[in-house]
Amino acid sequence: MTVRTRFAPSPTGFLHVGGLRTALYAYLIAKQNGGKFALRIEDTDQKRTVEGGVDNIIRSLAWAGIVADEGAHIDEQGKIMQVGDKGPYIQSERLDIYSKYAQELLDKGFAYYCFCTPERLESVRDYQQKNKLPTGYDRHCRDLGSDEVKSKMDAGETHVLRMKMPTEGTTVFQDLVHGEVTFKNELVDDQVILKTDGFPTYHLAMVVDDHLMEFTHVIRGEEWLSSTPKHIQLFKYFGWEVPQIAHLPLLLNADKSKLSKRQGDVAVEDYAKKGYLPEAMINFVAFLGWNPGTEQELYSMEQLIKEFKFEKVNKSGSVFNLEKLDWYNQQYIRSLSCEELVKVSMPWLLEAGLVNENTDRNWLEKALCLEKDRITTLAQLPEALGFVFKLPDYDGQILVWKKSSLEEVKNILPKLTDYLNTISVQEWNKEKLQAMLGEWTVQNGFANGAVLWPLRVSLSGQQNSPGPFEIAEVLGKEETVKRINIALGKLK
RNA sequence: GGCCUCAUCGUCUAAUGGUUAGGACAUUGCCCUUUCAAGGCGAAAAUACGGGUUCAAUUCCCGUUGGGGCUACCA
Repeated sequence: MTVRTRFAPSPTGFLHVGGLRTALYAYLIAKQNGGKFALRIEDTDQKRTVEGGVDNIIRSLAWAGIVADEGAHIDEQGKIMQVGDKGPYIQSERLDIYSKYAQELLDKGFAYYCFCTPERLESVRDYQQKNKLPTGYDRHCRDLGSDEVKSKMDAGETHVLRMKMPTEGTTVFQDLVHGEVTFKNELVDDQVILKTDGFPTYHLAMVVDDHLMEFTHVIRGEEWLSSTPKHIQLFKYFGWEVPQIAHLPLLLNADKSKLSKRQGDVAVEDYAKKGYLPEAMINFVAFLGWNPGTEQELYSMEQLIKEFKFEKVNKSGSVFNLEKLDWYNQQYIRSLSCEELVKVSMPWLLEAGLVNENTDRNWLEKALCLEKDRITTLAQLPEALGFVFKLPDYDGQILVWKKSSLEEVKNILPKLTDYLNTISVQEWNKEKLQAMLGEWTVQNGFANGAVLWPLRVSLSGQQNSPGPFEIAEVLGKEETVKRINIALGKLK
């Protein structure tokens, strides 16, 4: 049987990093088995559906390198479309399907109409809580006579449809992550499956869709563990095979509560905007709750597809630790070629107005590589690199090396300028400069730092910066000499 | 409150009966070095607690404590 997995988010805002991990694991399982991965949109709650939500989910997944084989897609025109032959994959377009299956449950006696008002439900809950009883629907309408139901229906009373949970026995299932989990049926609520507005609740829609769309694995967050017995019961009522189920441990805030927006960014797009590379994000998120058991930290998508196993997924929640993400991002930035770095950082450079279409590509590659080992996110690039484009104003005092003196700088810099002027433009590259200047420094009996520190500071205008030779190469001979003269001016 | 669930360094985790409890991030020391990074070599840092089972428990069982999730006509 072909493995079929799905990611089934609600378009209630933005793709959450926890959702990204869930989608990733489902994707990995599908891909490593040569199966299909689908994106289903669960928009059965009209009130919570946000415009642009679907768009954001698809784009965020695509940014991370996860593209569904089936389900919601974005076409070249930027319009949302659907691909695959098991659709529609958007639940609000499947309403007639759900009502048909709801009717089937009703006919089989596995569901019943409930006319209880929200007020009554609330007072029942209040009573239960005050008396420390298990909370839940008291099954008030479960045994209503058919005449009673008919008269209420005729009277136009608003109603919902509830599933009948067995009142005895247990529901047991094998979770791919947690192993065997058992629930007492009597404690499981008679869940509403069709709301007053005729829309199904998640519970009905999920079971119907997962069966009809032939998914072999249900991979979702642990917040669904408690409602799983309802889903299993529904599968049984329909006479359908229950798919494999995996509940992934939750992603946590630093204080170990469920990851929330209050304590930092949780939207995938936030990280994209900040200049995290998708490869870093995927690697990081994959390792939150899963580990290959080796000491290798860096895994590409291909390697993840190969190595991922549910047996190695942890049971406990993991703190979403940004410092580790930073490290991953640094690693991936460092592994980029200068050419690739230019490519991926272009949006930030353009936004900062540092480059335009006329900027020399080769030069830009060299310039960017100045900072490759020094940044943790691409968004830091414009600021880190600003000095290359425009010499910042600085205090002349910083030109003096700690082991040197103002007099020495005043002595060295003019001589250095004279020497640099003798170097041809053809030889103006960092290797040659380093060799030639090194020799010159020795010959003149200067300390390395006495020459290199003021040279570097004059070129960067900063106490901390990349090395002088590489900056000099990027700046070119003319600009280099010009900046040294500016430094000289600051010493008077 | 009820139900479910989880528990190894600060964080992410490895080790399932016998290890000096390993790695990574972060912290920190040293080296390299004109500075900052990067890199190299070190250091400190954990089996929540209490009972069992066993020759031997991080590992198996029970309990305690603590955390988390669910407890909606939201997903």
